Amino acid sequence: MGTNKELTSISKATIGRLPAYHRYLKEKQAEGERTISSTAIAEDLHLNAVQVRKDLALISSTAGKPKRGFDVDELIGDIDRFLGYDNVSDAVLVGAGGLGSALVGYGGFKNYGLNIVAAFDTNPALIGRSIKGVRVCDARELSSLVRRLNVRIGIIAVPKEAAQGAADALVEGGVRAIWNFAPVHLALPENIAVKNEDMAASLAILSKRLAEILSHEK
Amino acid sequence: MGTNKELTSISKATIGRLPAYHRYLKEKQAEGERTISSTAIAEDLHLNAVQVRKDLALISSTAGKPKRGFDVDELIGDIDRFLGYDNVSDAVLVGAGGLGSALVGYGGFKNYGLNIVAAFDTNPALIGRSIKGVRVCDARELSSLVRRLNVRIGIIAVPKEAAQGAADALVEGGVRAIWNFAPVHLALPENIAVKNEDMAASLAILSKRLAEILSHEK
DNA sequence: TAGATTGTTAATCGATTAACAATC
DNA sequence: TAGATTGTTAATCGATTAACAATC
Repeated sequence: MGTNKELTSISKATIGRLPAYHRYLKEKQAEGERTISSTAIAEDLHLNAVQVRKDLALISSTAGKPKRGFDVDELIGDIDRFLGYDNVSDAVLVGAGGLGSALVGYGGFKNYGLNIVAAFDTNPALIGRSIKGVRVCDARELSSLVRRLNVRIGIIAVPKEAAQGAADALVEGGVRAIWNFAPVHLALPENIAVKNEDMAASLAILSKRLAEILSHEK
Repeated sequence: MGTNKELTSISKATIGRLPAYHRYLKEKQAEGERTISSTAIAEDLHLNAVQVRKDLALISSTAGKPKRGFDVDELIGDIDRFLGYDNVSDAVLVGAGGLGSALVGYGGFKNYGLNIVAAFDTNPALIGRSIKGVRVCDARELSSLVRRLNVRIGIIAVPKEAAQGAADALVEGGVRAIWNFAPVHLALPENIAVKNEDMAASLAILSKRLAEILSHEK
């Protein structure tokens, strides 16, 4: 059951769209819908219907039915399983300042398969405190604690000057994936997954689009 | 000078890389480097050298010189101008809670051409306060104030339930670009630029990469 | 000069979209 | 049945990479 499908590498683009499908389906589910068509999803999410069908085909355990579409509950379950939303992994947060605590508060990341088990900071005023139920520990204990807890994912939310050091400490502790919110390119070993959350890049794309829109009109 | 080049549509992918080049060049500048080669940039940033050259060709006012490379100062100036870092635009923030105040504190967005002139919230405890020098106003005044200040960019950092309402109010006030941090797909008129900061999408991509890495090793 | 580095043209790769037969 | 909707094959589009001649 789907074992092989999950090994086939599914494109980054598709994976990036799955959470949006998931949210959308959850909404529909809450509204009491039992089935949904790819055309409806495409229209509401401003995507191409063929693209939606192809994406869903890659992760769904049951094919859609002509005339009816896809089973909402089943599709949600499929995405849950594919993205590991049913199977929470532990993570640590480095940097318990503004951004860090916003992140902890924000997401309800647990719904997205991520459980933040500890935070770290160098600021003595923060160490020992809790933010949203997460204990803030001394950054000097980072590597050893990460190793002891066997954590594989680290989130970096420190000022840019401290980001490389944080990354190094995470790697030393055995972390294999880093979600980096600091505006720096981290130098890391080959076999570590990194995802940079580059706000400046997003902003650049947005403002160029804005400029285009403004130029098109009168 | 470069007028036409800027109208030629430059790919989103390229625009997204420019801030990284900019940061890198600023670092090199601080280290006293006068020139830089595309090969060096590519190596440090883990990109392809041809890609770097093509990206730079699109925005640079002077071509690189064989054997020497590009002039660091000039390149920085070119990116500044291209991305509008030299020409700050006003923006408003909707939602002055955890994420909102982290965003204001975070970026030093002014360096990225963005000046947050006001924040809005519905929470009476926040209204009237200032976060990092930005005044928090009553959300009911959003549309009128945005219109009065002639602001074109809105940042949404409210809980997902409130996001569509915030977007509507921004549009009503005349905003033309929305940077959305709420995990919802916003329904908006055609001619409004939107950039969704979808944390769940980033996380999905990161965890899939992690899964791949872990599976590759014994 | 020799070699590092450039810019450009062509090839490749990957992702999106169009066309269409199959089916509930 | 007719029509909405599916999945798949082929065409298109866009972005990345390779190959290479030009040049300081």
